Amino acid sequence: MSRILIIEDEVTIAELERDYLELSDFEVTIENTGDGGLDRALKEEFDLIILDLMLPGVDGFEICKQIRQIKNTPIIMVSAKKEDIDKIRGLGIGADDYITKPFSPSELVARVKAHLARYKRLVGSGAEHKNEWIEIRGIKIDKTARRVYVNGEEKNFTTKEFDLLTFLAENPNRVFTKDELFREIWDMDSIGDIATVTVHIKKIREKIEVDTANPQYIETIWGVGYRFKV
Amino acid sequence: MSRILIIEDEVTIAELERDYLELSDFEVTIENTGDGGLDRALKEEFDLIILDLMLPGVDGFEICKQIRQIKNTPIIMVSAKKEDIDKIRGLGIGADDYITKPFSPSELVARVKAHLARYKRLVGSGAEHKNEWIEIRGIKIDKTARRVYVNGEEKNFTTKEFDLLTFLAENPNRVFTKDELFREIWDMDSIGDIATVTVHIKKIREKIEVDTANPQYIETIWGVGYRFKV
DNA sequence: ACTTACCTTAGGGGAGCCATAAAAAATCCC
DNA sequence: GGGATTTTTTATGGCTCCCCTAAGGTAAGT
Repeated sequence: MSRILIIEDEVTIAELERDYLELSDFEVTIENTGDGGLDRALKEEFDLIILDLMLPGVDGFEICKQIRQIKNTPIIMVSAKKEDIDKIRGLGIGADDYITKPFSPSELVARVKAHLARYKRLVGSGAEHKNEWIEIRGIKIDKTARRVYVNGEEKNFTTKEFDLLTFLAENPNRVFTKDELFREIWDMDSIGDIATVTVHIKKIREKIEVDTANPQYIETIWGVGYRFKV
Repeated sequence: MSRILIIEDEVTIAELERDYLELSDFEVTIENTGDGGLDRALKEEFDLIILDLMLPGVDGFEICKQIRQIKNTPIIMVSAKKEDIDKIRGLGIGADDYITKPFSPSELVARVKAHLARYKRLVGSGAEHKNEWIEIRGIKIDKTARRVYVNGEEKNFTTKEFDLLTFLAENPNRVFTKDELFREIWDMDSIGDIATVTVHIKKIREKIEVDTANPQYIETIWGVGYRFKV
């Protein structure tokens, strides 16, 4: 469940927003003043902040700037005046979206969801901001289930084969030397023969290529290494 | 400088967008078909993609989905109908922004800048794909994929050919003697004939020049050596 | 015109790299 | 512990690309 902070002095509007967001299972916190909101935003962890521009005390502009100095939390700016939006956008203070009053609550919810999704996608759960699924020209890789489908048909992959294929498919079109691949898939310090990589490439090709002599997926770059072609 | 891909079938619109973006020092590439755009988006590295929803061939929806499976490049969706935007936003296919035609070019530029700033903020310095690409008058060199495109058409390069061309293109307008080139591309201590360089230059010219007798890219500086002309 | 430097072309030898198979070792799994 | 599976090593044959050569043609400088 995502935590959302609403910084908004008009109580009725704040509560309307909250009600709709809660319908979508968000956990909502409301702050009615700029100072309180800023304080809260800096001290606690929210997944997204909805920030009104016109506030008593510190204004939205300043709050946004200060939050950005510390955090990357997505911020949606709300304003009654379209002109303000344009002005702010021009200043590039780092808000993630802008919405003018009056707006439909469902639109707000939609935008909130979109931003959360994007944020998660980019910053992600963990360092790897990639999909659980990779699909390239008939090759489908399910990373969580560790399964590979070739044109819908499942093929058995051993651990190393799977890791190697996945790494290549996650970085398509990029050429890796055997050394690079070895260091990536195997332990860095492990002393081994990079010929192992060759053998595994062959094994993988047997499973995904129609003609291993003319590979369509894993290409050999002579004198350099291999690449997964897209 | 950021690279932007516009996927748009209406040429006039695409060019209008391009003109405005180039005023802000973006490097703009245009693809007029869905297939071409998708291909390009997957194979090359762009910093942002502007994608029309209505396209001949593969539609924008599908393109967006496919790009997202591999890359996190920011995508701005363009559509003539507000309803489409709402529909797509609901589906959550991973576009980063939506804009309806007609829009003011300056607004587009503003949004592009905002998204690039955000992407950079979230993902980081973007140091990964910095100097991976070289593009000079129709010659495009993808250093990580080790591929060369001449007016959009891919040409096969051997290792030495690629290294030599890349080195010249990375140091344009500078003249290198054959000795310098030989020491640069080949092992320093390897004793070899510098005539080898000549032969490789010839091979490269066959692949990138329209008329090898009047080379437009790799120029011969008589009595000195070669240079890549810009 | 003569010289000098460069381009083009073709081919062969050779080095290095890769694919493949098969054996050996390690690991996993009852 | 023993068989099956996976991983690594080793060996070999083949193939690509590179490098050199050499000779005739072309362009530039004097």
